[in-house]
Amino acid sequence: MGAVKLSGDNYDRIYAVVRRIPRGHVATYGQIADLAGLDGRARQVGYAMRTLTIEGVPWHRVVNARGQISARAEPGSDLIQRQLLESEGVVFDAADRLKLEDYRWRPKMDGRPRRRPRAQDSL
DNA sequence: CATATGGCTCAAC
DNA sequence: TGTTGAGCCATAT
Repeated sequence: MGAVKLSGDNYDRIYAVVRRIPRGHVATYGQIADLAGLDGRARQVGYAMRTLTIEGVPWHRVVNARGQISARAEPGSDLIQRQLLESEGVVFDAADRLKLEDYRWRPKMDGRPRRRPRAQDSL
C-alpha cells in the first residue's frame, strides 16, 4: 500500500540529528532543521524538543540562532539546559550567551544548498 | 476544517 | 546592542 507519511517521521529525523551533536558543542534550531532535511522549519525543531519524551537526545545542545537558550513554557528548564552545557565546557558570557563561532557544531556538508531566502517585497 | 500558538529566524530600525 | 515586525508551517484544540 502507499506509504502514509507520518509526522512522527520528521521527529525521528530531528532527534537523529540532535543525537549527533558532539559533546561540548551546540547547534541552532535552524541548523538542525537544515540537517534533518526540514530546511526553514526551525520552529518544528523546537516543537520536536517540546514534545520530546524519549531519552538519549541531548536536547540541551540545541540553542537558538543568537547563541542563547530560549525561554520555554516550563520555567527552570532553561537553567537546567545551561548547567548541562556548562558541565560540558560551554561558557556563557554576561549576556547569557555562548559564542556560536566557537561552539557551533560543524558536520560534514559540502555545498549543501542553504535554505531559500525569503521573498522580499521591497527593499 | 478553521484558529491559535510556538524552545525560530531574518532583516530593518 | 536591543527591539520590532513579519514570515514560516507543524501541532494543538
